[in-house]
Amino acid sequence: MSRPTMETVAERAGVSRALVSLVMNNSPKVSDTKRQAVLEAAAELGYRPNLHARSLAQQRTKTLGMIINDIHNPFFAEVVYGVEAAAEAHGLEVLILNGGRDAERERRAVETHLQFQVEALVLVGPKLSDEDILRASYVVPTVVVGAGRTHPGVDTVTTDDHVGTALAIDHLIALGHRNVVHIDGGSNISSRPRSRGYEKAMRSAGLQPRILHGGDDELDAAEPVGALIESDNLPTALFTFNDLLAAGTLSTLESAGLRVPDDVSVVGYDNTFIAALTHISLTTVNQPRHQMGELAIRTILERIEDGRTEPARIDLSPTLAVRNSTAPPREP
Amino acid sequence: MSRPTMETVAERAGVSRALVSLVMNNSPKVSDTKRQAVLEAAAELGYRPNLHARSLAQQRTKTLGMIINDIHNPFFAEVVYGVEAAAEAHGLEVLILNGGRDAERERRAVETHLQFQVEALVLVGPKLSDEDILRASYVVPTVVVGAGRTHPGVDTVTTDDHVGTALAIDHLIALGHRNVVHIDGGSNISSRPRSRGYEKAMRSAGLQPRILHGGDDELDAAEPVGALIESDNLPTALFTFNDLLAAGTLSTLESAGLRVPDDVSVVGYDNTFIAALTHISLTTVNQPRHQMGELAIRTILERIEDGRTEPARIDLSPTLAVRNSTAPPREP
DNA sequence: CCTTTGCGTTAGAGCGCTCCAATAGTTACG
DNA sequence: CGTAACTATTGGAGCGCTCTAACGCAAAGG
Repeated sequence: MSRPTMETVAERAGVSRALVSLVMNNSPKVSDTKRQAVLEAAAELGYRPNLHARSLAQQRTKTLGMIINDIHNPFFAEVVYGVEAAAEAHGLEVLILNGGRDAERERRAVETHLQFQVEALVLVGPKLSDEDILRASYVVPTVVVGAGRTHPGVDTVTTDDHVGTALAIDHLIALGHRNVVHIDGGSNISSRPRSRGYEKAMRSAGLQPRILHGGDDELDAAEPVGALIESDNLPTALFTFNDLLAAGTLSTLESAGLRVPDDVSVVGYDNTFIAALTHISLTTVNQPRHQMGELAIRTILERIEDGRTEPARIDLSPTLAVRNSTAPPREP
Repeated sequence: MSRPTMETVAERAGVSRALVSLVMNNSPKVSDTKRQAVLEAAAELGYRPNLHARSLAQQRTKTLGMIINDIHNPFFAEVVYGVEAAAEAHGLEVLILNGGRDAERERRAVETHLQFQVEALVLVGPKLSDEDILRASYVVPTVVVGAGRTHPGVDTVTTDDHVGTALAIDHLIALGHRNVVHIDGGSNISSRPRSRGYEKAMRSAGLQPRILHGGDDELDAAEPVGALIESDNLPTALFTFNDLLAAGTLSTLESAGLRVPDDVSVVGYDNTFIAALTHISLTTVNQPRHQMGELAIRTILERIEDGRTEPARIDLSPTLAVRNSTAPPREP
């Protein structure tokens, strides 16, 4: 019942164990006859090399450990595809562990990856503390992707939240909006940089910023948006922390009888596929997620292969995806 | 620069390598003094056991391989959480590989997992052929989750598509609908059982089924729904293959000036969080995803620990999540 | 006092592989 | 024909761990 080993294959093919190893690694210095014999024997036995044994002998694993904050969140999926594409191109395997939106679980995931002797760690939107991340980076090259925040001492690949928010606000201003309110991300880690960016963009246009407390979930919109509707100062445009919050905003507005974009314009953030649903059709800030994933791998490789030691800080420019939730404000 | 090993720890603690091993495995037969010394030495050195070496020596990995059809799809995420919760409770590690909606990639992922000597394979919504799946199951216990189809010879955990579709159709009929059209899943693997279920449910109510070709993506709705609108026989209700298709249906209907549910009722399938967005608020068929994940692990354990050999076939009952996209048909 | 028992500890083999150095086998060359 | 220069193949050590069997040592028992 136990799986066949090189020994078994070697015996069957009438060669030595070492020769089987050479064949399995496509060594050019094996005669065609023997190669054929080995491959046949391997196929007949259903032989499969044992990666653990190989890793042990080779003293390297050619494996990367990736931890995703939450597989629920579609934002991260595309980063994963970028990481995988780039890793594959370099012959690296990517193992995924789910962080489950929980710092403690993430910490265990890091530990597991390290015990698996991964050659690098890719943390996508980690919940971990800077200290935990730094500690991991002492053991193995570590890159953080997408948290809108710089983690001191480790490589990071992010997009610039200031640029992103500026894109959104400038778009609204260009349409003629003057009264633009921001619903922030509450306790979310990216909330600060985005609301700061909003403030700055408003001020530099000579406009008065106004920020309401929101969150990162669809349900978090009802309260702040409801308050706005009941006030006598309804803005002509709303800029929300992310797409989900924007979706909630749309709902709240419509159920109050307000039309988007006729009465109010709405801009989201992240360009998740929800924004693209034609029924929602949300103008939103897009982050080049696939590219972020690719750059994470490049960063890693620079450490492993080129021996870079000082932390890299890659900050990409977001773009604006304009859809049907924004339009010029209604004439007063 | 190389990581510390048991040898290193043993030396530092002034004990033998074997003793370190015992401590690392929480053996009760180690004196407190030595245990203390070993733990200290390990902590000082930042020692971390090498899982590859352990697996090799132990002849087992305590690791499960999970392959997800597509991390993009929020449907699968919750299954993952179920699997992880149950696996963790049994001291098993779960490694995730992304299938990327591509059979060839999935095949490679299976291969990778097998080389990692996983003790079982959990395939979530696989694209693989029955043959490929069966072949994998000869090597290692394999369970398929969620494909609405039985794979001969291997364990499967599914929900009953016939029950699910019956729930949807009966709900519509109870509301008074008579003219209910189904937009199917095109080439999607679950398309058949769902359209069959629809047919059966319609027939047993004495109604005439009518199926249009759709797909599994939001964009696939435009054509069939557009055709319906232009025909002179617009149904009072639409039942779509999944939530995304339903979202597309909503868009197409609304942009044609039709109101949901006033003019047409719409029912989706899967109860992804998209359906729950209040702006969409879709009545849809819910599958107990978390439970499905848990049952997958239980199935696996029955094989590993209890030695079951005949394939298990677990078929759960879906439920209906009623929201605002369904209502009685307009009086003629 | 010596033997027995049992506990804590350790030596050493072995898990499946890689890789270096050594060997056998072949061809080339003076 | 002998030796050099290759090429194809193999033996064996070693990767970091576990696990069995054996060992030393103390306390208990005769």
